[in-house]
Amino acid sequence: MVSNRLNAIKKFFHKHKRLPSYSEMLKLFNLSSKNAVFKIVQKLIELNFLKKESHKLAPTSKFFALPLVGLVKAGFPILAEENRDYLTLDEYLIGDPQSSFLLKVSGDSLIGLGIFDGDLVIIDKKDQATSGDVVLAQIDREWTLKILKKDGVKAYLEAANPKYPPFYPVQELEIFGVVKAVIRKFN
Amino acid sequence: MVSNRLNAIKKFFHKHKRLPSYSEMLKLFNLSSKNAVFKIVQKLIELNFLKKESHKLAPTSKFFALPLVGLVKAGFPILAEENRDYLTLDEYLIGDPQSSFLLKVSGDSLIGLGIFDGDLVIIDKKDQATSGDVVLAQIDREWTLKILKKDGVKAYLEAANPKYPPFYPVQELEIFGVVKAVIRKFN
DNA sequence: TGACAAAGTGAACGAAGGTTTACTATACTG
DNA sequence: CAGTATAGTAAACCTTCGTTCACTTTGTCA
Repeated sequence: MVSNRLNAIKKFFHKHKRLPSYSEMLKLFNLSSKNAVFKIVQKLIELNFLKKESHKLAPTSKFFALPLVGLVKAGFPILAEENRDYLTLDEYLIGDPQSSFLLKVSGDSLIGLGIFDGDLVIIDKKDQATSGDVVLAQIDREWTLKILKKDGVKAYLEAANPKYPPFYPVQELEIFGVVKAVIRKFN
Repeated sequence: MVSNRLNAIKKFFHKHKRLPSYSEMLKLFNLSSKNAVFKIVQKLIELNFLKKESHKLAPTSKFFALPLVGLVKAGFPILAEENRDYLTLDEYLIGDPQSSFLLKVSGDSLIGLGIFDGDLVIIDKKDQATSGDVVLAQIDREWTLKILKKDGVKAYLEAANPKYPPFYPVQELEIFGVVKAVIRKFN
């Protein structure tokens, strides 16, 4: 079975953060000829789990991706191997790694958007945003995470919690980044 | 500057899903001696961005990680280079890639937990769960995503939305997986 | 059962890999 | 400005890499 071999490679990658060489796959697969490995790799390339550029092996996106399914009441769609979508979290969530960072949310001012205390938020560093964006901003020298609203020329911040009133900047409102995604881990 | 070199390597990795070889780094850095590359790599290993095992180069977790900051009202903590935490999303979110998959949530039955329609949920495949877990389950042959409750011996499902009553299984309740995390992307 | 494809063995090969050594140019520092 | 660390050049080295070839074993199915 070729998928066992793929899993072994995935495990190796998970542990070492790189693909095994052919010699290492020999041990991994309990084989004794590099040619056997060569043929297996060839097959994995055909299946689009691996790729090669000028004799250098690399994983594809499919290699990392998790199956993505939708919930239909009738049947459990993951059972059907075909028609599956695949998604890599890092690729899905992070546009430019250079300008992204994570922020741990504190407070309940955004519960209306499903952003709770302790959640992790992915922020894209930039100083421009459009009305409705959740922004990391400095309002009158205080840092906060709120919804940006532009009312004509005036910009102000709003919570997603009826407990809090809108925040109008007395002096300045500087935007530092825009929230791209929320992540909450259970347990 | 060594961080420029690191960024070039990161870009290369992003594009090719593997590290460049020394010869490729030559072009990447516009150098003409492999020894120069050798020394740069040595430095990146000391800084713990790369590592080597039996002459094979590999990235470390730090290589992939995003800076993680907390929000303190006084100052903006990301400005301080030290005391930073780093986090890799894939590692953080996914325990065992083999038994994980993604599910697109439909419906509003879990809004109380901040799980909205259209959110992505990471599910760990297993048939056991403890009371309070959000589970993907089949109740009387219908698939659903709900909170598992164990009342003594009896198990039933509960929504996180006052609109819905608890669901007591008439015949059977089979657990398929447990929700490990929620992801919501904006825009 | 016999034929044929699939999977594996073993050895040989050139190319490319990372490493080392010795030397030069550039930049910093007291 | 002399002295010294830092960054880069150039060439040679052996190891390991991925590939190929010819052959054998195993499995499948008509």
